[in-house]
Order: sequence, then structure tokens, then C-alpha cells
Amino acid sequence: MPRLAYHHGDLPQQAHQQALDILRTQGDTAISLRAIAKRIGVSAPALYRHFADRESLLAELAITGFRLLRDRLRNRLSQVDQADPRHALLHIGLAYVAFAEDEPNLYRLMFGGRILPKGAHPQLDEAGLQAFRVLEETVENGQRVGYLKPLPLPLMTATAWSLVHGLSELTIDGHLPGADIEPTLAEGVLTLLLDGSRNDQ
Amino acid sequence: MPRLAYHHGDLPQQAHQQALDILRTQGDTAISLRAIAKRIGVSAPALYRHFADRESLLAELAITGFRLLRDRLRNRLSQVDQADPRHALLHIGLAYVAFAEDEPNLYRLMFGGRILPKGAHPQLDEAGLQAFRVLEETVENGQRVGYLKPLPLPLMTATAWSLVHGLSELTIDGHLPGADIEPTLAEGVLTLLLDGSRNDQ
DNA sequence: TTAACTAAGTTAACACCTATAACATTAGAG
DNA sequence: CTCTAATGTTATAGGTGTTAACTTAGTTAA
Repeated sequence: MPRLAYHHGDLPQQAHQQALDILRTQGDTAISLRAIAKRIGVSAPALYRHFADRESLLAELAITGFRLLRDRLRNRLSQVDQADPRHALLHIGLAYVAFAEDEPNLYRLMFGGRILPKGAHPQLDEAGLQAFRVLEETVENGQRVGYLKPLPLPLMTATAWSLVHGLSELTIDGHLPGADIEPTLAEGVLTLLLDGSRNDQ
Repeated sequence: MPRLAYHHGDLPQQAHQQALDILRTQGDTAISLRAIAKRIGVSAPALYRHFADRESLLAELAITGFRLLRDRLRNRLSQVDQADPRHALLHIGLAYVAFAEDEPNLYRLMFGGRILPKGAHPQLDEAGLQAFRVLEETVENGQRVGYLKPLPLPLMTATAWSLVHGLSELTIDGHLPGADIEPTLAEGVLTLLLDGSRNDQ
């Protein structure tokens, strides 16, 4: 039976929401069970009825982050002419980086390997995989229609993902101060991967 | 006058070394001042005579990390035919990723934006810049000899850095299980950026 | 030489944290 | 209407960064 929380209403959802709020405004290190409990008006150990430990709560935040990312990517693709693979690839890359810029603390949590060890939270890995699949399908389609080179798909996806992930992290951490160089830096970076960096092309 | 620590000998250096050891074996979250002090046989507050706070100690570790990275990149370049820009670019990229794979926890500390906020430790920013410069010079040279496209240098370096940084992070965090696809995945990824992803080249 | 100063260590304590144990309350099932 | 299990409580153990107050020992100057 689905149990509606009786005393408080819905502590798990509220805890999730408050934790997300703290994450967005103050970063993951500021997320403490005590702080969350105080915001809701409940004792800290009460949270242990709904979360195994602090890390599990963080994992849930990361899971919703990956779902948000997946939805953003899908959404962007739906607004783009699917018959133009270059356009689709550019836009999924731009949407990816835009997500990281909009949710820097959430993005860091999702990919901060030291916080959430890979393998410890199967649902998290699954959520990450689903977001990755959107990118993978776009690349695969680009190959199918003959726009992208017919190299092994894992190589192509690893390259594309590395580029957008690296650009996202360097951007939100402020390592790329020369970001005002292009119409957008991201567009130039993505174009460079598509067209190549060599001069003879 | 340079004061030689009298009581213990050289607490700062030993603290640095022990912290680095803990970082390498157990990750940054395991670095506590009490743990370091216990290893050395000194009280925890004694460390505050040499480090403003925990974060400053971590910043020092990251600084040595960037110096190690810079040296690795320079070293690799010195072993490579400078007249062959493609070779140089490939090898600096491979050396970069290899460093991250050799020192995953140190690498995460160096680039974990939430641990060490940009701007709070000027010497850290400077050390990062010096490592970046090695990459920048290699790219710039590739342009000068006409091998790379004459696009704005910040765009070229941002692209190259994003790719190797992203690949490094995704690799050490275990997000690329299909890494056994190539002679090396890194080589394939770098080649793709140089030659482009489009099929008509 | 010795007194004063200062660098570098000590213990004690505060505030905060995760997490567990033991106890209290109440919703809902039989 | 009772009983059980879910959900909350307080108390507490053990860990953390950090500061205050005190002690020790090396350096410097009278």
C-alpha cells in the first residue's frame, strides 16, 4: 500500500526539495541533515526513516539532475530539424552546456566522482545512462545518415561527451575567462570537433 | 631570517607529504587535520601555525599537482619531434590524460571547483595557468607552422583543453566502460578532434 | 650572560556534523 | 477497539574544523 506520511505530510519530498535548494544556493558541502531538518521543522534523525544516509540523499538529488538533463536534451532535439544531423549535434551540445551553466552545483554533484562513488547507487548509474543515451542516439543517427564518420560508436560518443563535459566543467569553474570570444564559445568548440582542427579542410 | 622549525624539524613539509599520501590513497574527504597530526605525532592545532585552515592546505596540494602536471607535459614535449606539430599535439594530450589516470584523486582536487573556489588562492590560479600555458604554446605553435586552423587562440585552446579534461574526468570516474575499443581511447579521441568528425574529409 | 621577545608547540573547549539507540506517538488493519 | 508497524522524538557517541589560553624553547639585544 502507498503510505502517506502521517505526521508531517511528506517528509521525503520536502527534504529532497530543501536539499536541492541548499545545493543550488550554497553548494553540496552545505547540505547537512541538520540544516534540512531545521528548515522543515523536524528532528534530524527523522530523516533516517527515509534516507539510508546523507550520501543516499545526495544520490537522489543527482538522479533528479540526470533526469532534468535528459529532458532538456530531448526537448531541444524535438525543436530541431531531425533531417539535419549537423544541426541536431550542435544543438544537443549547446543544450548540454547550457544545462551545466544553469545548474552548476547540481552538475558538479552529478559528476563529482569523489562524492558519489560509481556503482554504489544503481539507480543513479541508470539515470546517468539514460541521459547519455540521448546523446548516443543523436551521434548514432548522424552516422546512419552518413554525416559522421563510420568509426566505432563508443569512440564517437566518448569524444563528443568528453568535449561537452570538459567545456561545461571548465566553464562553470571559471577556468575559461576568454569565453567572450565568439557568438558563443560553445558553438565554436563544437564546430571545431565537427569540422576538425587541421588547416587543410 | 629563514627560521628552521625547532621543535619538530619541518612540520609543514611533513604535513604536506602526509596529506598528499592520504589524498592519493583515500581521497580528499579523508584528509583531516587530526589524521595528519596523528601520523606525524603532533597535536592538531599545531598545524594552524603553518596553514591558515584546511582549505589552504588542500590548495597547497593542488598547487604541487599543477606543477607535477606542468612538468609531465614539458617532459613529454621534450621527447617529441618539435617539427611535427601533429605529433606534439597528440602526445601532449596523451600525457595529460595519463597524468589524470596516474593521479585521479589529485586531479579531482585540482579541478574540483567546489572544493577550492577559484580566486581564493592566487598561487593556485597561477600554478594552474602555468600548466595551461604548456598546452597553449603547443597549440599556438601548431598554428604558427600552419598545421592548425588560424582561428582565435582562446577558442583553439578551450577546445583542446575541454576535450582532454573531459576525457580525463570521465575516465577516472568510470563513466567510459567502452575504453577498451582502441589501441588507446585517448588517441582515437584526439585524432577525431584533429581530423574532424564529418565523413567527407 | 642573561633578560626579553617571539616562534611553535600544548591542552581545553566550542560548535557543528553523521549516525545509532532507546523511547514515544499515532495511523490504520484486523 | 486493540495491536502493530510506521514515523517521529530525545539522548548520546564519536568525528570534524577552529579558537583561546597556556607552555616551551630558540633568538636577539642589553
